[in-house]
Amino acid sequence: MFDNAEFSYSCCPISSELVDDSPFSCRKLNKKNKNKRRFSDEQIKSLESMFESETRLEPRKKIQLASELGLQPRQVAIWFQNKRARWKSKQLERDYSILLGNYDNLASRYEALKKEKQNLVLQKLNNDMKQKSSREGTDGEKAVKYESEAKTSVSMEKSEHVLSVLSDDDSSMKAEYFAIEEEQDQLLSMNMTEPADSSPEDWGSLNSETLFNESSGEYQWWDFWS
Amino acid sequence: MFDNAEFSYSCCPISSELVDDSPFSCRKLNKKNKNKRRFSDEQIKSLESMFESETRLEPRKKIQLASELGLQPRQVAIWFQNKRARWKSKQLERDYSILLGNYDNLASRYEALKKEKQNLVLQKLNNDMKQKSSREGTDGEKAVKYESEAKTSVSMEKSEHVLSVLSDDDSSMKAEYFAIEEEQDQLLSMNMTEPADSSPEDWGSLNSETLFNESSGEYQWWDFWS
DNA sequence: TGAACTTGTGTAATTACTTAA
DNA sequence: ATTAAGTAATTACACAAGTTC
Repeated sequence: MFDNAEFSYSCCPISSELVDDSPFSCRKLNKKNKNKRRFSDEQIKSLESMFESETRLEPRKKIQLASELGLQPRQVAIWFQNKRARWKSKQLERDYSILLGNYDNLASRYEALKKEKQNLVLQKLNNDMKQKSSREGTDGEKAVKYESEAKTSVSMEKSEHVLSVLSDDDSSMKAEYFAIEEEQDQLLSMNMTEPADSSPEDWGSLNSETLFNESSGEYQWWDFWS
Repeated sequence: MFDNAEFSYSCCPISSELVDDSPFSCRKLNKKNKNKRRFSDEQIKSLESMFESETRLEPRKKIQLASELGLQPRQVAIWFQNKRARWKSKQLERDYSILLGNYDNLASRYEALKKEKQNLVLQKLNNDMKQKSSREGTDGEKAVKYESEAKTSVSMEKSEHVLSVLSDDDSSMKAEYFAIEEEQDQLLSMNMTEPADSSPEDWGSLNSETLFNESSGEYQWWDFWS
């Protein structure tokens, strides 16, 4: 397709003389001199409003709009192409910030839920202990006190921390503790909740700061965003 | 998608003679004259490798690199500017896919954790029930059986579902259930876990499909990505 | 089969604005 | 305060791949 049409620019007075392409020739004149490139505000406005109704133009409208604005159909087409590209990257930014917000939201709920679960486990331990004690007729006051402050922020690697809550000088108690059935399953599942990934810290509490530390590679592995 | 295939055409002999090609005089130079635009593969390679070591050039290196490649310093500077811009948007895509992966990961762990917690609550109910029954000397076989299948996928609006698990024709049992202390707190906190947002479904199970349904507005509210 | 056209992607260069020495 | 650097947004093209007739 010949773009023969001679670019009769309405908007860019570039006299052929002194194209001067020298990098800094353009340094002149700021606001004044409604310069060369850049469509007029009115042209932009028309294009934008058209884009809003439909992001792609049928050849019909393209030609019509072009003549209305005193532009080449080619220019209108290119403007729409570029606009679509810009819009797409804007959209990505929007989606990113939304996703980040949802992530943070979910992360805090995750933490809260984890804490609740740990309290439940402690209550259960306490309860089982009481039961066992009372069943044996010994005094049940050695049961652990939980104060709803289970220190969930520290990750427990091997259920050692859970046991440490039962800080006690009576080693026989630990032995009895392990005799209580189902308790081990519970503690196990508690650790399984953290899928043993290689992360340095608790992934659940990640924020945008620490999220992309080691992922600054050169390219990603799957081309989402087809 | 993106077969970056790198347009392998080493064209553009860019003679230092001022690259006229001023935007609008460039009318012709059609297909022929493998146009000036586009740097040679070798030039690109040098620029890329330089960019890899440092994304911005000191004036020194800029001038030196320019003369090495037969380009104007201005062209090198512009290349780096454009490169940074491109790299930034690529980076955004990478970060997005990483964040999405982390989100999905967290979401599934959240679901698993929620299920575990619900099982804990049920076990606790069961246990308390047993205790109460045995304390009263009645038979403890009415205790609810939990099978680790708490149907966590359905969201429980008002703890009604939890109670429904205790399906039982003995209404007095429910009354007694409520008498057990701390249980209500537990159920309450269970509902609090879902922050009562206006989402149509459980936010925890969101995926990329449903994530951005109502957020296709025109602009975002805070310009992250300064 | 292919000529004409379109779209997505990448690239070069320009303009206007912002910022730091 | 000026000036030179950078950034963001534009304008324009080229090519590849896909579509239509």
